Amino acid sequence: MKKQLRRSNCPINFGLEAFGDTWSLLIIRDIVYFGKKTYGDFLRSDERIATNILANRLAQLERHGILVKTPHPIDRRKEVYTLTEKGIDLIPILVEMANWGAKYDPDTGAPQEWIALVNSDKENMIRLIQDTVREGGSVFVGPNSVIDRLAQRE
Amino acid sequence: MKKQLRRSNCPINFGLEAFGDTWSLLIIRDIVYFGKKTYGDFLRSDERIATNILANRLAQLERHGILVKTPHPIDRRKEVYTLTEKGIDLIPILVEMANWGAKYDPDTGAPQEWIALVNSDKENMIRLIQDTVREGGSVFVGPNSVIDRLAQRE
DNA sequence: GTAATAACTTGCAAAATGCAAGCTAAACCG
DNA sequence: CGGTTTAGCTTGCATTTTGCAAGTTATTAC
Repeated sequence: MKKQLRRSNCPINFGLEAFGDTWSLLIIRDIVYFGKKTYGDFLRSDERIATNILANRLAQLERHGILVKTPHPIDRRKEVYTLTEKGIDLIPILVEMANWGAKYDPDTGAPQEWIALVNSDKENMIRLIQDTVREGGSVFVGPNSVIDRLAQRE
Repeated sequence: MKKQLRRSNCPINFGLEAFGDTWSLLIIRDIVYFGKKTYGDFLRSDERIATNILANRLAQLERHGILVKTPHPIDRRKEVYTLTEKGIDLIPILVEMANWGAKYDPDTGAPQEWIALVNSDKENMIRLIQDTVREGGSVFVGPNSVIDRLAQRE
């Protein structure tokens, strides 16, 4: 294991040194948008991350204080990964990345109505997502998801 | 050269496949914040990117339609790299990453007054940065930089 | 009590990274 | 006008990281 020399004190570089690779943000995405929480959940994502890479990235994200690992309350085989405040503060980045991808990928799987909704009131929507994730929910999946909450409001 | 199989149609993954590494966004940062434009400019950045990696990333970003290379109008040894609209649309991501880094890096070099300014009126500030870059300017460096424009407004 | 499941680890081939050096064309300098 | 810089890459090679397949260990399910 290497990597501790800072390349610069640029804030963007700081982010890149913590999550600047092709896998880390997918793990965060899985938690935020789909309510995934365990090693097995992450493994089953569409992008098919390799087991060793996943273990490595989870450890790295934990070292950076972006997520924490806690034993599952009832199934002692499982570990539950959750975002710290530092991790929850990555949500604005995810939202902007999703925006960009949805705009420029002609074959995007992003629901355009969701993208439009977020952009119609970005600041509040981001806050809502953050609050939801902080309480253990996610954007699309599970009870108390962001989409459920929004439906409830009518 | 490899890489053309899409891992998924997730919009976040789409972004990661285009610029998900430790170097690509630093090049975009150099253009947006510091008005850098040439291979030599990028090489001289604090993070000391290797020459072959830089050439590789510039080609990749060009292939993805994020930037374009044009011959320098007077010095024919130089090539000028500029952002396309697709590249300019990465600015919100950069801004959020800078925010995150400035918040969590105890040794950050980010000017806190700039960060505060952006966050005090994010939508308009992002638009101002985008307009400035579209016209060939940058946030901090050169005539007509964003900070100059803001100073002028008083 | 046996079979699954969950979370990893290990070994190894293939690809990407990071130096240092080289190469070509255009500009600069006396 | 000729030698020296400068600019933008490319190449070779050692090191590191990735990715795949196959374990390993501790629970839990049947």
